[in-house]
Amino acid sequence: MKQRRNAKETRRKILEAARDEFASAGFEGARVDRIAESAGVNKNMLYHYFGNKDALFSVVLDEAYRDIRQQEAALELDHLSPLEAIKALVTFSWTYYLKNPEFIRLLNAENQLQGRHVKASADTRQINQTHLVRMKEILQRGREDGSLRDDIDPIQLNISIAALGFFYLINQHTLSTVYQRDLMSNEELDERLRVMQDTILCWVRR
Amino acid sequence: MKQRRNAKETRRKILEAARDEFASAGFEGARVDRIAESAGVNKNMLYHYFGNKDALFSVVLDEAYRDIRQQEAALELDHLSPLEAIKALVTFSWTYYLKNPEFIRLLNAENQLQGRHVKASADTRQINQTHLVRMKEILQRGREDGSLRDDIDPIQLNISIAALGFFYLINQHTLSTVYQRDLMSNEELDERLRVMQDTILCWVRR
DNA sequence: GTACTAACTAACTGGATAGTTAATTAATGG
DNA sequence: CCATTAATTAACTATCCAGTTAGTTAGTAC
Repeated sequence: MKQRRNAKETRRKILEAARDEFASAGFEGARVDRIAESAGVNKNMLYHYFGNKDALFSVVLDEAYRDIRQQEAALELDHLSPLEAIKALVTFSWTYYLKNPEFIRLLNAENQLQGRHVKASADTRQINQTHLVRMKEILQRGREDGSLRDDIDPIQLNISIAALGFFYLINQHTLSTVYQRDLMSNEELDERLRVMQDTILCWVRR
Repeated sequence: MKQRRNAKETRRKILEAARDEFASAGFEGARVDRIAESAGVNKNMLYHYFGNKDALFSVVLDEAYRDIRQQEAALELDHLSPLEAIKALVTFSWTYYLKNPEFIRLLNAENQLQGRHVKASADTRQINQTHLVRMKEILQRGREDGSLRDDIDPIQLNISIAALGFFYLINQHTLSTVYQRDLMSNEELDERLRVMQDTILCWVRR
């Protein structure tokens, strides 16, 4: 028999609906009534579990970061050469963005607010810690076996990898209009990944 | 004696205030009352000259595009080698973003709305036309003198150039928090430009 | 100088929106 | 089975906000 009350499930439904709403409308554009409705719960539940709109958004953001970093951490890169490992990270970030379009939109919303939620979150930093350590290790390996340049800053590299894909996808609407080309067709998406891999590998290679 | 009425001036003040407000708060976060107040005009003037919030935003966007493309067109690239010309374009886009932080924030706001204003604007496409033609010419020169690869797509290149700088700046808040580094210090900004030039030139060079 | 038009003002409106209140009902532990 | 707690509901509120109305006043053309 189905439970009539289920705190965990209700919380989950709210978070899912909130993620979609914040991603599609931004923080200011998002409507708490809409979140409640599409979660199928009473609006007061959002306030009961999360306090207010800002706090709800903070949790949504943290969850989003947690998910991408968790999936990234699951990649097995140790048996790959440094160059192959970096290529795999480029591919991962691209496919993650494609499969989870809310992710980049949430980050965008947060940056429009000057990162006020992540700045207040102790979690965020911790979640992204391993992400950086991992790249450092790859660069170290590449330095040792001579396949990579020895002056690559891991932060710059991580930023560039994210940038090439993120910008393309987040600005797909203006870019497709300006350049009069459908940048979201399968062929174009494949082509973009090739360009990104090419660009990044060319830069890090010795 | 100062005119008590001045249509052109009023229009200009509204546009300037609107640009700043839309840039700092996004479209949904922007308040027409705030625009009117900081422009020092009666709110009804916005409706008198522009119709509504959406139409006002459209004009602001068009003006923003017009400005960057105009300044870009003023660069004298013909006497530079293809490689130098591309490097100059990378530098230009970076310094333009730094000097006009509203620009990237406006584009961001527009993309959060799925580009609904640019899609409706015949101007936008026309304004960005020369931007693409110019890159095509540089690539052609480079192909002829053998300094550049012959398989570079000008659209991909333009996107990558914009991406490396745009992403860094628009996400400065989350990135600085996540990586625990002040990415907006002068040293870091200079370093980023070097990375961008290095990355792009490495990719296009034969 | 008069008639006309465009610039400008102030006060208003209606719907939307984040958040609250107060009560009800289901689960849980002893 | 009873008392307590947590989940849930519905109705409400105060504020905010884009857009409007109904007018006044300054330029301008003849």
